[in-house]
Parts: sequence; C-alpha cells; structure tokens
Amino acid sequence: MPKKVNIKTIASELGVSPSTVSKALKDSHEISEETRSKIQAYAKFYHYKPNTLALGLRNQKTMALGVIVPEIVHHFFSRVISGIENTASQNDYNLMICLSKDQLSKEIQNIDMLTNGSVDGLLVTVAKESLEKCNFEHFERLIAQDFPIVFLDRVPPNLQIDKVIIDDSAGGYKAAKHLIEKGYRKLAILTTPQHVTVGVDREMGFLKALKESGLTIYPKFDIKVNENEPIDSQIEKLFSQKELPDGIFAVNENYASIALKIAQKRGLKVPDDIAIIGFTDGLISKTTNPTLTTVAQHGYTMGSQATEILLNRIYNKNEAIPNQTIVISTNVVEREST
Amino acid sequence: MPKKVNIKTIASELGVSPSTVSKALKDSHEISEETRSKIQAYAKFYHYKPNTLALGLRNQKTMALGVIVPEIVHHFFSRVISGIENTASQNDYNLMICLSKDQLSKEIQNIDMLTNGSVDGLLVTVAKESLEKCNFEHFERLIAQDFPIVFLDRVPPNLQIDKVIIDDSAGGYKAAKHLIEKGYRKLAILTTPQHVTVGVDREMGFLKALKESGLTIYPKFDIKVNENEPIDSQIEKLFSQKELPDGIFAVNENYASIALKIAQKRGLKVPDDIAIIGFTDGLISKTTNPTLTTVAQHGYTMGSQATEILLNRIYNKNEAIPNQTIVISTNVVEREST
DNA sequence: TTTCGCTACGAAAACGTTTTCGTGTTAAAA
DNA sequence: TTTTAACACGAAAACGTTTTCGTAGCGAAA
Repeated sequence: MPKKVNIKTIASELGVSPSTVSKALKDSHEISEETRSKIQAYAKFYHYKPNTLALGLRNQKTMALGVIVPEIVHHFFSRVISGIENTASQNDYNLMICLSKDQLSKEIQNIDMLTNGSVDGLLVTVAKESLEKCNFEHFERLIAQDFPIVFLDRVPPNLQIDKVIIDDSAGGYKAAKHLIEKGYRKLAILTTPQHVTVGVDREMGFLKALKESGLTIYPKFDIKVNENEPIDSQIEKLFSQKELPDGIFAVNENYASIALKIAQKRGLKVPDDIAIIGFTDGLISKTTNPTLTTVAQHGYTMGSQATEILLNRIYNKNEAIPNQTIVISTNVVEREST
Repeated sequence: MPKKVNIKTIASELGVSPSTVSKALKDSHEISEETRSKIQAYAKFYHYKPNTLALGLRNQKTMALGVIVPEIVHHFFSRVISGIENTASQNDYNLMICLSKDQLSKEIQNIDMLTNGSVDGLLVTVAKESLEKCNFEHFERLIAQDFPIVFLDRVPPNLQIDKVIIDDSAGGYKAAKHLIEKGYRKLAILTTPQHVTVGVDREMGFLKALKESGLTIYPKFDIKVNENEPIDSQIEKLFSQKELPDGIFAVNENYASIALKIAQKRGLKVPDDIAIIGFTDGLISKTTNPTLTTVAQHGYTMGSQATEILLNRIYNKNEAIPNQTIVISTNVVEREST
C-alpha cells in the first residue's frame, strides 16, 4: 500500500529538489507553471499533508492549544471545553486536553508536558489541591517566561494574569434577591469549604443581598459541605432541625438536587413549603421534578472568551498587552422550584 | 527572565557538545561522573525538559493519541474520554481531542490533521453524517497504511478493524426481559431512525425478547424519533392514542426523561400505570423523580479497553495482529420507574 | 561581443533531539 | 619504548519542513 509521502519522497520521485517541492506546494512564483502543477498533482494524488511536528519545529509554532481541567465528566467543564474548541478550531487551532484530577502533581506534570514545544498557549482551571496548598510556582515560572496562558474559573490569587471568571458573588446575590422577591425569608445556604473560592464568593454575594434586605442567616442554616464525607447526610442535617428554612440556595447543581430529594422524602412541597435554587445550569436542573431554578453560569461563553484572549496574546506575542480580566455574568433561570 | 533552555544552550553554557549533554541527561556511562552531575544540576536548576516536537520528529513517536468524538458535552462521550485518558496517561500517553460535531467534513479534517505525525494512534467514534452517507474513504486510507486506529461505539461496517462496541442488541433484550418480568405486557419503544445503528440494534434485541415471550408490538407503539424535529411532540403522539402502552423502552436517557415528564403531565403514575426504562446510565436517570431504571452502558470501560488495544497495536507495530472486536456488555440498573 | 537581468531551480542552514561512529588522551600491558 | 585498550568526549547525520541565498541558463540590451 502507498505509504505516507513527504516532501523528500516527492522530490526524488519527481527528480526535483525538496525546496522546489515546498515552494511549488505554496504556489511560489519562483516555480514554473509546469513543474508546479506536476508537483501539486502528485501531492494531491498521494494525499500529501505536511508533517505537523516538522512544521512546528521549523516555525516554532504548533497551532495547538493546551487545556488543563480537573475533570471532563462534568457538565460545566465539558461546556467550557466545547467553547474553547469552537473558537480554537475557527482559528485553525487544535487542542491538547489534559486532566489534572484536581491533583497538584498531575497539574505540574501536564504543565511540564505541554509547555515544551507542544502548544502555543495554555488554558487552565487550577486544581483544587493547588489552591488548597497555595502552590503556584509552576504557573509563576511560565508567567515569568511570558508563556501565553489564560486562567478560567478557578484562578491563582495575587498574580498578574489573564483570566476569565464567573461573577460568583453577583450570582449569589441574584439568587438571594430572587428568593426574597418570591417572598421567602428564612433562607439557608449549602456551600463548599473555605478554600474553594467560587463557593465562598457565591456565599458572600448571597449574604450581601440578605443584609440589604435586613435579613440574616442562622448559623445552623449555613452548611459547609465537606466533599470527603457523604454529602447526603450532611445536607440531611439541615432538615433535621426544629425550625426549617423556607428557601435554600445551593452553590451547585448537585447539592440542589440532593436537597430537593431529601425535602420531598420528608414530605415537603417544593416550592410551596420550601424553595430551592441551584447554581450551574446543567442537565440535572431541567429534568428533576419539579425542575430547578438555577443561577446559570455560561461555561461555553467562558471557554470561547478565554480562547480569544489567548489567541490574541499569541498573535501579538512580545507586545506588552496589559493583563485582562473578563467577568462572565450570570442570570437566574426561573423554573418550578421557586 | 530565564528563557527556556535547550540542549544546545546548556552545551554552550557549559562548554561541552550537545551530544555530551544529551548523553549525560540519560545517565550514559560514556560521560564521566563529574561532567554528568554538572550537566544534570544545570538542567534541573533551569527546569530543562526535552522539546516534545523534536523528540517526536527524531523518534518517529509522539507519545500522543488522537481522539475524535462527535461531541464532548455528553455524559457518555465524556465518560469514554475519561476512560481513554486514564489508561493513556498510565502509559505516559497524552491526548489530542478533536470534535467532529457529527460532520463528515470535520471528521476528515481532523483525521488529516492528526495523522501527519501528530499522534501515534487514533480512537474514533464515527460521525453520524459519515454513517448516513456511508463515506469511509478517509478511514480506509489509514487502514491500508496500517495506521493504528481503534473504533468505538459507532463503527464503519464491513471493514477489517479493531473495535470496541456496546452490546446494544443484548441491551435491548435485557430491557424487554426486565419489563416483562415486572409484569408489563403492552410495550412501546422510542427509538432512532434507521441509520443510527445503535438504535436499530437495541430495537432488534428488544423485539427478539418480545417474540420469545409470545408478545408483539403494535406499529403505533414503535416510535422512530426524528432528531431534526421537535422531540417532545413526537413522543407526545405515543400518549395521545386511545390505547396506551403500560411499558416504554427508550433507547436513550433523553427520550426516557421526556417520556417520563409527559406521562406525569397526563396524570399517569410511574411505575404503577406505566413503566419506563432508558438506555445509557447518565446523571439524568439518577435525579428524575421517580428515578429511572436504565440499561447501563459502561463508557469508561469502553474507553480504557479501546486504549489498551490501541497501545498494544502501537507497541507491536508491524507485527500482524488479527483484528479484535471487544463487546462491552450492559446491565439493567433497576430504579424506581419500573 | 559583452553585460545585464530574468527565470527557475538547488544547496544549505535551522528548528531540538538522539545515536552512531570516530578520535584524542591516558594508563596499562608487552 | 611501543602497542593496546579503555575512557570521555565531539562530529555529523537524521527526523520533515521552510527560507535565504546562490547560480546556471538564456534572451535582450549595449
């Protein structure tokens, strides 16, 4: 079977030099019409395609972007990736996707791998472990080297970087406002531990809205869910108190759907007895019964915007563009649970 | 700032030749202890990492696998990718992920891109358009060239290839058996049009089980959903007939959850008045109310098994291994809807 | 006839590695 | 003292491109 052809084989097969072939394939005027069409015909017939590695090495440019996310089996991240892929492929860029599994070691390994010629730039959502341990040396090195990198969603603090983030605080604020407008007053929150900044920010905005309306939150209505322990039983506690809340804000879809299930199991009517509002507009919220009102964060937009910034950096490399922060706003998608 | 170092810069910086540096970094005995440790210390200090492109070009081996799937915002595919990533990274392989968006042209483009030195092998789920048009030339070319490639889930027919598929027929069979055992007799099916083989296979198995139990299916209980038209109204038709089924088999999770919703809207009790069983064990099935019984297809396993076959081909390239077909079996996960 | 200027092509270097082979130096063996 | 062998290193080619520069051949102008 016809093995893969390259410029050299075409050249020797056609009795010309590799330079001639290369030029002919690029429609160079240096090459005569006759030779050119002969070469192009041959190349087309044998499906010649230039070797990506050689091109990358020669041009110091790979037309590939690296993506590092914690997980891929996750509606939000897969939407982000989808957004990235879309604008990347529109600009003839390909993707190398790596998973950090929220581990620092994997993240470092991926960074090392990707930044040695493999890709022209990097899109990163920082791993939880890195955030917990405040270890960002691997990123700082890259930044010092002016390697094009844009952070998404979870970002390293206190660094001069390009980033695209969700306006989590405003999202929490909107969630609270929505509940209050609907007439709910005894509000509870299901949130994450301290080091997950997105959870903290959502809570901040939530509390701010409460304050503005002259409301406060009982400490026992403020549940910080520990992901290393069974989630159900932690949320269960909220429902096993004498006094129950009449509105719950869950900082993600998962907590929201669990809360819904527990509420229904305990005979509470949603939204009559208790309202529930989630965060992240994924598939689950649309299929529960009742469907869940959520604060929608636009992952796809996030991915494509981040990619645009990154490509812009790559195109204008060594021009000192100031660092950008893009804030993607959220909006409440009202469904049946409030 | 310390720009990226490479072998040449290390060599000139340390007054030795590139060959010496290369050997020293590989602990070659040809290099004296003194020089070796000097070089290694320097390399470590400046975080030297070999350039991936150069390595790939030199070794004719990139340590990367190409993955082409129709979509990524899809629970099943993202699980498949997750499985691929896991065994790939265990074997020090990286992933280049491309999306075909079920378009033939994109698929061809991706294939062309990936097979020119970028990756050592390919994992592919064929795009719907390619299946409809029966256009597989781009694959045939690769196969003729002995390029390592493994197909997943949706495969081109009549080709000598390695593939990992779901036992869709058996899955449909199990779904029917399950409904029948539970006492349901008037069964309906929500399936896909002809060209989507997985839907056809699932229906085949389903009908086989019916036949074995002496049951038949009314033509009007056999709904072929056309994805280009509103899905809800097509499924609605099933419920607007004089006589209703008492059990529904939906060939995917989406159809199942829509059917559930419509049934409930019409005041039917699930599973008392009507049972519903889906296919693909995703997130949705676990969060509906009642939760959905489904035929679980193990995407993660599929991905990792396919990757093992592929790596095996790559390691033993030019040894004529016969083509393999791995069939991933399914199982019924019983929940509340049956 | 000489000079000039095109046209059409080739040689070679470079991108960053690895690996084969060759070689200068030194110490041990003859 | 000469030969041999081990040691420690360097030169160069190769992977597949692109691009700069050089030049052979040729017709036209001087």
